[in-house]
Amino acid sequence: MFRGFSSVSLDSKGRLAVPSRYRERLVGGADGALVQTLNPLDRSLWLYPLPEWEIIEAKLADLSDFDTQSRRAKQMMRGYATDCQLDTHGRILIPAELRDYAQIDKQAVILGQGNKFEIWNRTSWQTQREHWLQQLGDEQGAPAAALQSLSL
Amino acid sequence: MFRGFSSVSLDSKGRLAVPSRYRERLVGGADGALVQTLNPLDRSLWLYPLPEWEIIEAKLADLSDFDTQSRRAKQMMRGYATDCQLDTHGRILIPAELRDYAQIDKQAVILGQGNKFEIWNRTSWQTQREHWLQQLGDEQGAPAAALQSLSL
DNA sequence: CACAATTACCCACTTTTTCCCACAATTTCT
DNA sequence: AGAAATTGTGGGAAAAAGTGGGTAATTGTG
Repeated sequence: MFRGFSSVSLDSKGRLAVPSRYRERLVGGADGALVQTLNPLDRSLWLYPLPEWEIIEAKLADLSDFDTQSRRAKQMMRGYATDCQLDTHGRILIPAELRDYAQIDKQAVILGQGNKFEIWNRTSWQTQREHWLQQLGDEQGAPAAALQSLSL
Repeated sequence: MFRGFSSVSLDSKGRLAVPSRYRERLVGGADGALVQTLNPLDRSLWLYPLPEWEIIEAKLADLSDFDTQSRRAKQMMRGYATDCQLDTHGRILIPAELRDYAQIDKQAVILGQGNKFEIWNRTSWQTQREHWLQQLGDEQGAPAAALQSLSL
């Protein structure tokens, strides 16, 4: 399970250095093979170790093509899924298409999220974070509903 | 399984270069033999390696002629199925009929979709994508349902 | 059978990607 | 604190891929 926060930057070619504390696990498990795709729920990217991605892909394959929403989910997630490899310095190249989608140019943030990483534009992340924290803080019961069942 | 996104362009003769990362698999499995047909669900094209197409063709043959939907899908897919071959530079020629159907002229997009590729007019695809993302953003449960069944 | 149109093959050029090396910054150890 | 190792950053050059078009062969048509 991946966890933790890192501030990272992309170079002019769109390369991002994966924080070194994760590298050993990434090369050990799948020889550095990774899959990036877009996160359809937020304007950010998801980065999976290849074996983790294959689990997702299997689930996608089972969705019906005749249901429009399922078809779109397949098209988007699979369609943007891009194989990549850690280079000799532990970097990955983020394709221009995905950078555009997540509006990532230079300053980014990478979050460990269980079976994957989430990559955000740094300022988008900061504003999102503030926004969510404020929502949770509001005493409306509704937004916090999902959290009520947990004892954190 | 094919995945991933590529921006491609057609030349004046209607040829499309299949992204090189797929080529080895295409020539290895079936010596570059492919079948294109129209996608009856969206205004786009499907491109199958010949062996994959043969599986689809068998399934189509089993569909009942008494169900209107099935009959139409069968007619469309089989009727427009066109054999093609990768040329020495990894390109395929898309027949004018199919280009018209999918409104592909110069700028296109090719998406890996499991057993096949999907080829779209680039702007149609972008519109489709934005539309879908917007639907997800609206907090209506319906569009997100397809994603809920997956734990991504 | 001849002509026109389409398709296949080949060659040349441009652009992009990949691989590799060098240096800067940071951290760790002595 | 200084030195060594690790990590982060940048960029150049070779290789690969993408693009375009000319010519020959094939197919279809009148």
